[in-house]
Amino acid sequence: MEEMVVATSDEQPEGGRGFRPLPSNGICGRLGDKWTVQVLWHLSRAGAERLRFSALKKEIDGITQRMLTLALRNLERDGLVARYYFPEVPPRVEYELTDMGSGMLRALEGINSWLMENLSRIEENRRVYDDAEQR
Amino acid sequence: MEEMVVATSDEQPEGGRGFRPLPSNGICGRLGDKWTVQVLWHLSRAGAERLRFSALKKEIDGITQRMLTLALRNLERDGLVARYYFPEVPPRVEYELTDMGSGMLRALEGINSWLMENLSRIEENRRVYDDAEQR
DNA sequence: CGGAATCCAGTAGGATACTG
DNA sequence: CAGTATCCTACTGGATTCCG
Repeated sequence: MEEMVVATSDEQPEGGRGFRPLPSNGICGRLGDKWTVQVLWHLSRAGAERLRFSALKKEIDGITQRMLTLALRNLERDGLVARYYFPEVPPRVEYELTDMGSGMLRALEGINSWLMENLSRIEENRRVYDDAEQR
Repeated sequence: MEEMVVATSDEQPEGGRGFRPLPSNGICGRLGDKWTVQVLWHLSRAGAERLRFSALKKEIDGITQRMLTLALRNLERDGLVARYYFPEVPPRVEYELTDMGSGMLRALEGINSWLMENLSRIEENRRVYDDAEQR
């Protein structure tokens, strides 16, 4: 993350053999980083309910304050997450998915379930490959 | 890339509100890197036809020899791409998608088309966000 | 509480040169 | 041709400290 530029949509249509264009660099850049999707997911799990920064931090295992802040900022910038700031003392900030955000999450269903089904096979392939060429 | 470890499937089911588990870190790690998906896509465009290393390099704009090699090795290790080596002089190496590889590519359709539809809106959001808070 | 600012290590990935 | 092998740099992301 850290001031990512990302997501240039390269590739033009130019008729493949039944295949569509394709997203370029790392699917979309933002989707490739370590925390973004997890943040989106935890927000979606909350449903209509907004989540506070600290709640998110507690739920997302292993994330640091810094990384959560960066992930949220980027998502807010993209319009995938909405941020509500309440200037109280102590301050309170709540986050929720935008429609666009939950739309993106739904669009991830396909690759998500594919991964759930195939991860163990991939890991097996890696094991085989790794000790095949030993050295 | 460069000896990525990746793809630990964190997150357990634990009934959400209509949402499924979710892939962890950067979707799958491999999907998050810069070239992997592009390599898969160009291979799929070739259909049944295998592609040589140099053909891939020519088609994928901007990729270096090193990065193409790394991407292909990782994909081969995962079982997403098959490598055929012909010990001739000069050597010839051909690559093709495995069934698993094209399965993954199909699974990417959802997020792919979502991105095609929404990228411009995201970019617009970024522009707005960026010069809103000036500085 | 919810960050912002620093500092710092590891690594992705580009450029270039060499080789079987 | 299809890679290795180096070198090098920028960026990711963790830890820690400070602030309104």
